[in-house]
Amino acid sequence: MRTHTCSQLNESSIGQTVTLCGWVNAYRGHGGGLIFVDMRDRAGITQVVFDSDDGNEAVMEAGDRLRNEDCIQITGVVRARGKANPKIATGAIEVLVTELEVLSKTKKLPFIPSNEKDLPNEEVRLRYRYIDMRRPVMQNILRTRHRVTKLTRDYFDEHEFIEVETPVLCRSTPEGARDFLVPSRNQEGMWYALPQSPQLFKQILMVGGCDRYLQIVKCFRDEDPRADRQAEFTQIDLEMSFVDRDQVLELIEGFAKHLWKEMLEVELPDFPRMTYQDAMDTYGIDRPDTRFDLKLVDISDLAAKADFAVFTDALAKNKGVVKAIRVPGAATKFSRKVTDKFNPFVEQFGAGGAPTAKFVDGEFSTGISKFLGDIKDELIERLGLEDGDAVVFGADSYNICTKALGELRLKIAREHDYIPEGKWNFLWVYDFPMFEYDEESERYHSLHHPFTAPTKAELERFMACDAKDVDTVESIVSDGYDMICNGSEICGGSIRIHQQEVQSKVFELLGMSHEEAKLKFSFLLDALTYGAPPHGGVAFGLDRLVMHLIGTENIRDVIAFPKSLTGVDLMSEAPNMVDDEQLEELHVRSTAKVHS
RNA sequence: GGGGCGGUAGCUCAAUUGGUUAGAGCCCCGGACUGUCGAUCCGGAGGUUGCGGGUUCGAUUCCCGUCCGCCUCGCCA
Repeated sequence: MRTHTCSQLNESSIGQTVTLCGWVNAYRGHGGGLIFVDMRDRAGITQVVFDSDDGNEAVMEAGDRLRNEDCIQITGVVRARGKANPKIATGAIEVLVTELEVLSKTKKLPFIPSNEKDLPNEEVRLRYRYIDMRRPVMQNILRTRHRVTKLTRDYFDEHEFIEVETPVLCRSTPEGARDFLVPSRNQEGMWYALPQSPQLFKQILMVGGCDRYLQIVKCFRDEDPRADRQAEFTQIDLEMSFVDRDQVLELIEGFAKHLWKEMLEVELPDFPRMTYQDAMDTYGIDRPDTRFDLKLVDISDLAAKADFAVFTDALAKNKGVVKAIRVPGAATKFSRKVTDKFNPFVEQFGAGGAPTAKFVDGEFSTGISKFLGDIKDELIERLGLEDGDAVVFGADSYNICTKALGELRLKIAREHDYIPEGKWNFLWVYDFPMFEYDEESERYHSLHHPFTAPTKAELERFMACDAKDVDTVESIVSDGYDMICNGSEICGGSIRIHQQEVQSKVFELLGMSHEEAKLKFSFLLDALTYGAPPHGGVAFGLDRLVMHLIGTENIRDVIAFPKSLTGVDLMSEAPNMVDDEQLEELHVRSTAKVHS
């Protein structure tokens, strides 16, 4: 239908007769005699002209009726412009229209995609995603995503990975996130679950001798979404046999470097490595943003000497700590109005408050400064305080204090400009605990997932540990690792368990009886008894990867057809009611209070 | 499930202390205009103020409920 795209014509094309297809990006009419139309397609923009001096009446009249976003095909002759437009690539030329075909007329639009400066809110954009997608920005995102998946397949193909598809209709595994369920028609009363990840299948592929597996795969977790999280998302999932942790990290780090080089022309340095414990101690979070300092410093020993009930009460708690963050130059930034908001913020994370003090002219002032007299000099030295700094304190049990200050650190950094632009801070976090005891459910949870192996050094201690000995169980270190980029987890993985007795021990510690484990995971436990190779791998969040590459905080930006925070596709209006006959066939009856 | 913000024309927004016929720009429709490039100028159409209830002589405005969107805590092995 066309001879060129809207980006291809230039001065060397002058005189040629060409045919273009695309949308009316802008319409500038000058009465009966002269009309300019900017035509847009995927590739770019070309100005076409309807001119009564050179064209015919019928074309002129049809051109007069064009409006923004009509889909058209024109044929005409390329000619030079009197005055070039430097804003567009084809600005030196225009096409004098001799034939116009309106392929598809638009009705009144909810918004004009060519007007980037006056976009409607996201709800409208999502409802009319097909209009939103016409915007070059959105086209660029889709192409960026495509390039990432292509680079991924190429990189891992070169390293002898093969892509294998795993099932979408799976067994439900009650561990982990809530499953999306699909009723079985043939097996009355039975249900499939959509995969939360292809974890077990990829391990089985290793047992099956595939050696190196890759898949770009949809995963589903029926939990409430967030700005950076959708219930339906895409993983770059891979697994390797006969490798140890460092070999996995090397290959995966190489991949990340390759991506950043190809996509952004950024040469990433080798990734630093940090233990989970260091990350928690220093940053209060297992995915530290190392682009800025504002580190958490333990001052428990000093706080014990201060005559301040908030400190001493906290230290009296089980695993009580007092920590402080030096905020450089914040004495002037931290008005009463600002610091007053810290308390309700940390209360969200269970902390009592986040007291502050300013350090001005060699003295502490405001906030809790009057309680700091006895430990002033030691505090200045410990925190490296300089004139004009502010200090934020946290005092509570280790877990609460660390979490609250870690989150407050990020809030302060964001709101008071402590995050430098244009930095890419990657790192590996490793040596996670295998388990965490959950007081509420009175049982252990896997920090990573229950197929993560303990490190080789821990294996003996792990196999011997007693479930009742919480301290020992919580101290077992796993062979898991996360790749962190600017404070966001973009990839996580581990060396997996390849020995049946080790896997059984994990299930046992998780409170699963032998029978229960057999019922839920018999195929895995069986497979591990038939010569399973040592193996490990990772999974990248593709959506998050693309978010970083295009620089957005909104996961919906990088998904062609995303869902709202209530799991609704605003365009297609999924989910929807179904007929009773459909339910009947599936042996399902609804208990929902709302019916159509 | 909890907390916060929002919903007024197709879109982006305004509307004084609760007060006459709810306004403006863009879009759309009609007209003028031969070198524009977010064209310009003139005119016109366009409203269940998310929905339901309450208070009031009178509600976009106050109250209650509900729906939707966004942010967030819990949750996300």
